[in-house]
Amino acid sequence: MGVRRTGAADSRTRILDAAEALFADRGYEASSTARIAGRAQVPKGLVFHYFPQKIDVLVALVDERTFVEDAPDEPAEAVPGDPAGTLSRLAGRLPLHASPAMRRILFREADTHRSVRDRLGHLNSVLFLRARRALEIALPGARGDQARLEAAAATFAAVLIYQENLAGLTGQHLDPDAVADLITRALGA
Amino acid sequence: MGVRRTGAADSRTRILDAAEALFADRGYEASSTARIAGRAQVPKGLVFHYFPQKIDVLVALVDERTFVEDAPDEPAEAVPGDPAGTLSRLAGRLPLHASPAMRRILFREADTHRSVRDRLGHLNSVLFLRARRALEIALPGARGDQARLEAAAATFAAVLIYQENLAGLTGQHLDPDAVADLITRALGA
Amino acid sequence: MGVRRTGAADSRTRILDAAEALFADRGYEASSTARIAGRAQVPKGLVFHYFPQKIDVLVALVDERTFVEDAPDEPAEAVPGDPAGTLSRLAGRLPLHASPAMRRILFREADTHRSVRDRLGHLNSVLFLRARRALEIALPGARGDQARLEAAAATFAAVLIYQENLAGLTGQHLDPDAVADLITRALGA
Amino acid sequence: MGVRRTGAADSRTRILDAAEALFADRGYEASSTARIAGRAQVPKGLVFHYFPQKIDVLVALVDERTFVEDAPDEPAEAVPGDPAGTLSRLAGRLPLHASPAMRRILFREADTHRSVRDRLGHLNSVLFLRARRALEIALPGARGDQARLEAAAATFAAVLIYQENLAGLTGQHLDPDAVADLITRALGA
DNA sequence: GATGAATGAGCATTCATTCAT
DNA sequence: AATGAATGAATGCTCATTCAT
Repeated sequence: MGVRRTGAADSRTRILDAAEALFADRGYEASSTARIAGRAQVPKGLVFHYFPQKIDVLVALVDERTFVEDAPDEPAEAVPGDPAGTLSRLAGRLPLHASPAMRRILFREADTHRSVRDRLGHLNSVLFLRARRALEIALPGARGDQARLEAAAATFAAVLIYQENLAGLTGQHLDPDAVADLITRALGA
Repeated sequence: MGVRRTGAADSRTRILDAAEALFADRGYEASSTARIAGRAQVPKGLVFHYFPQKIDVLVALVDERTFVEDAPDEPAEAVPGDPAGTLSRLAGRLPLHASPAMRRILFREADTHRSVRDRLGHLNSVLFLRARRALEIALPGARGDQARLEAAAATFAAVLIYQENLAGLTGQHLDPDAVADLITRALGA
Repeated sequence: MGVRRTGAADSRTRILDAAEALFADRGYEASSTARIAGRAQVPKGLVFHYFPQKIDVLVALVDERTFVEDAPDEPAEAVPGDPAGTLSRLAGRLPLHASPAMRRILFREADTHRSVRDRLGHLNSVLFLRARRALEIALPGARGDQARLEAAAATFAAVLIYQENLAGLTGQHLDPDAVADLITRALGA
Repeated sequence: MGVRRTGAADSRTRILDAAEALFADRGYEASSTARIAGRAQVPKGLVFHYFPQKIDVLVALVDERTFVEDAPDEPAEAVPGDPAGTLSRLAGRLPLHASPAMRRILFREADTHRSVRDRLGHLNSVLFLRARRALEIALPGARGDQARLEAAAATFAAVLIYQENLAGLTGQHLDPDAVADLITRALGA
């Protein structure tokens, strides 16, 4: 309510910080509310003062700590005649604002918690629409049919979304720029 | 392991069946051993007779119910001069033998359980190697450089691995044949 | 205690209203102070401003919302020569002023909270004394011995006290007038 | 499953014993499962092994430790021409088999727990039917109308049921024999 | 191999109560 | 008088695991 001292976040913030770290590290189910409270250095009861149910902590994290930018009509990265650069810039500036920890949570909990899955689905659709629009602008000649362009956009969106997860799980590093190059060639002159 | 009565799977099998369904449905952490035993219609103690620790059930599932074929030197699907068909056939005959439930488990538990992650990593590397080898055979002229071919193989492997997950999570359906077409064009004549 | 706005009961009253409803519905133990505050639409802390301990809410309800009239020497309902009418009028004008909810509370909490039990005991003794005195007046000839008259008074008092409880618990409806008739005959000419 | 040592009741019995004492003493809500386990000298978890929910302990107590005899067509206590003795014998041989503790529980928890209320309601109806039948036999001349006989039976049943409760709550002792005498006179010669 | 009682740590959640503002 | 964050003990219940039979 008033000025906040530097370094002394309020209790609610500390709870969310702790939960974010723990959920990312070991998963939602394996992170007890007692442990969250302990890491946040607040009494156990306070967690439930702010979040009546444990799931509300996860929901709050997704709501407050992930943000998906809407797809604009004219994506800034789109440059006519430069599809490779366009995709590369899109990769460099993902319309998802979330810490690495939140990104792990988004993937790990998506298939059991609807609110998380919804956020991830939204991200995918925004990414897909943006990639498609950017490609349309970058390739004014509309070379290739629309279906091909959609497949290209969907593939690129999927690569952007899963690349981090893939690297973490399998060690395989998939370079978005290399994929951008492939897609440009596939659609290209 | 001995004669088996028709229609009545033995206890160990029933336990694994139950665990497979539950782990896929709600995750490993959220599936209690008591619930596994209940669904398997065996007494609680019997689960621990076969699997001394709960984690051993998951390990057994991954060991016994997922199988990744080794990448052969000459993949059957590879046909010189037909890269699109080659990739399409690879997509149709994934070297992963596992039920849909086991595939969900593979993804869901990968980032917290090493044995699962290892299996998934192995699948990725097999897929990658196989796609690369198949493309080498399909494109004898070695058009394009090696790096591009590797990116293509890695992209295609990633698409095959994540496509099901992506559809389940976001509703986005990514057609492997369309991606095969893109890649063919990217590498192609 | 000061001027009161029309239609907007003050906080203390609202707290007692809420507690009365909840205690009657689910019992004292099962009604949390938080729930009382919620139903009363007051902040949790305010309950403890007015009632330092939870039990004080119950005590205040019993003190302020139940009232047992003292037994007069000449009960208004007593008419010489008309014992049946006398008892019937006594039944119709119970010397207990309390809402149905408060009556439930009186019974439900009597055996664990002394203050409630005392109030109920007082009610019983007032009823007994009044019924006895009324019968003495109604039956001037002092027919039957004193012991019989006391048993009659005690029985009638018990019937009046428990009749509502009995109906709620067992569905059995015991008509006080019918009991008055029985007693009149038992004592009577 | 085998012979039971004297004085060493099995765990389930000890849990029920402890719960019976605690519920009677302080009520169901105020008796925690931990306290029940402590008094029974069993680990907390074992309570839930036998009774999945706390309420199941109460239900088991009511099921297993109260028994209401069915009303026979020819109640043993009924003797033609001796209504007072008939009622007196009925009072002396209540068709309810339950410890004093169980009787307190029956009353205290009846208005919040259906299974308890049902048992109490059943007891009342059995008592009423039995008293009515016994009076019909005891008073062969059918003196007085049927309505009066029903009121007498209902009153006597209520007195039997509430007498103990009344004594505990108010200190008022209502002698069933005295009530039997009143009723006999009311119906009588 | 099969069984189910036993165990106690741990879980999410609720609670009455306090207190600074 | 009013407020809601804070507190930590306690609650009902679940858990993986053990073990005697």
